[in-house]
Amino acid sequence: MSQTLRLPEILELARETGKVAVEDLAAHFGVTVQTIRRDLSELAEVGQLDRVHGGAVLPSGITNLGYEERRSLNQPAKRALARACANDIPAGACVFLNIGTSTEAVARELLHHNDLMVVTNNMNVASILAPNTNCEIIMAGGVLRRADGGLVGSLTTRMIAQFKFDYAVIGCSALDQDGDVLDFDFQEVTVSQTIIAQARQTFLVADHSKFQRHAPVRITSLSKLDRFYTDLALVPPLATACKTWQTDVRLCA
Amino acid sequence: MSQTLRLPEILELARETGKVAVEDLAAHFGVTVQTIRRDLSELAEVGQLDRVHGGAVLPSGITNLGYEERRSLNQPAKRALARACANDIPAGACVFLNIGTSTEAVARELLHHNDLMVVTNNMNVASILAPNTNCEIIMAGGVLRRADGGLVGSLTTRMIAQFKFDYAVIGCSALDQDGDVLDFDFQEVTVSQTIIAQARQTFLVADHSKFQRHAPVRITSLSKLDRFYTDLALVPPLATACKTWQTDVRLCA
DNA sequence: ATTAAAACGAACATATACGAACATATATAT
DNA sequence: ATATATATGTTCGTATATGTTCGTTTTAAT
Repeated sequence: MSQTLRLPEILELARETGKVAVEDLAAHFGVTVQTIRRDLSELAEVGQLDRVHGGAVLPSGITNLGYEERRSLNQPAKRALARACANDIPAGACVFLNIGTSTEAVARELLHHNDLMVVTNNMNVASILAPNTNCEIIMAGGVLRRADGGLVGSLTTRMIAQFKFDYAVIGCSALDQDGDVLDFDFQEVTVSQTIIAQARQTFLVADHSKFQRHAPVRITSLSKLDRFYTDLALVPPLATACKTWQTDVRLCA
Repeated sequence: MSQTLRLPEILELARETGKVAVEDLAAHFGVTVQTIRRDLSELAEVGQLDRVHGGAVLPSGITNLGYEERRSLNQPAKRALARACANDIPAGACVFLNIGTSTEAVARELLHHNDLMVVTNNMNVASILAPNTNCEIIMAGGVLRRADGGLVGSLTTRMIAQFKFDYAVIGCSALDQDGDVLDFDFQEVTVSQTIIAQARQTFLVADHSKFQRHAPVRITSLSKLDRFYTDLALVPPLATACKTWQTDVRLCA
């Protein structure tokens, strides 16, 4: 049996009794304890289980959707962008955070802000920000996309349309040299467009790697955004274009 | 704080009777009393238990039970109810699960159902059911209540009003001998009433301990519900009343 | 108050679980 | 078929949990 088959079953066993023991699992699957340890480490890294001596237990507290990329979130570049963006959000603001690891990074940096109202269609943002009790969290409804804990669809759009945000912080899948902001999922694009329409100011957070990727659906253009947080200087033509558009490009080390 | 497989079980045992004895625990786990003392010290340090000579007791019950406490209360009974309820939900159904540890238990038992559409205002339900890829999950939006991961408020009500469910599975805080279904939070009650209004059939899942508790706000009456899953026979007057109301009472071992 | 029994916490010794590094088997791609 | 990647087994030094001992504190009975 391969690892990919074991992990779900381990989770299932854990959910039944709340805990699993390394030795038991090793016997159950007929593998060495070391293999089980590796399995548990992976599940713990993704937040599905809490590792304890001798086994693992279900994590306490609210919501933990599985999400692979959690380790890469500590990338210093992404964090710098997120911090810069969070610094520009004042206390008392009403802010929207949408789907994406970049916005989740911003959520992390907002953990110590006061008196915020955060609206989001990202389950991970909600669970990241939950510990900040100075912050009211409002979930937009919608269809759950398991891949990333995002909520999408017309329900989401309609709910967002009922708000007016001081700031919208959005991410994207890719960026074109001509300033077009792109995404993979059509449904998400509709949501993003609604967000932008309802926000007094819109911030895009995207590191330079997004310029090397391509995606099929156009969300908007940098020309329509108020600020763009990134980590490397733009190519000269786009930089001058942004000047013309009065799009504030913030380079963050 | 270091972690042990024993700690969650100690808490569970403590919640059943209100107290635990060092000697009993040592015998139960097959370890020395010294080890148990260390465990209890850790739990006391985090405030989960109060240490006393010879054992430990639950921290003084000033407040309502917290979410984690409720979750581990009456686990086996809750699971039996949940399983019975889940068995009555056919494939292809559109079902609503609301806030509460009982409905979360139902969600767990729905993990292997096929072709479901589940709507919920409970973040925990969403993350419990997420592994079931045969199931479409729709979150109702709303204000996040940190205590239990519930979404409440007028946003939630309005979103729910847009649906029509085949089945609604609801929980409650307390049950009166005259058949009134009660809850603590006014906001949640409004949500529950909307759910009932939008459902073709409504199932209540509540173990017998709910009859011993009291809560201020009335959600509805058993007379308006289609089925009631519980674990102990009702008092005779209520049982006959349910017959008159055609409320199907299911006793689950 | 006095006293004995039980329970406690600290300190140390031992057993066990742990992760890293490497070797080997299995699956996947070329 | 061969090469490469991935998963698993093996070994070993380290970290952590547990058991043991012992002096002190609490409890309860006189």
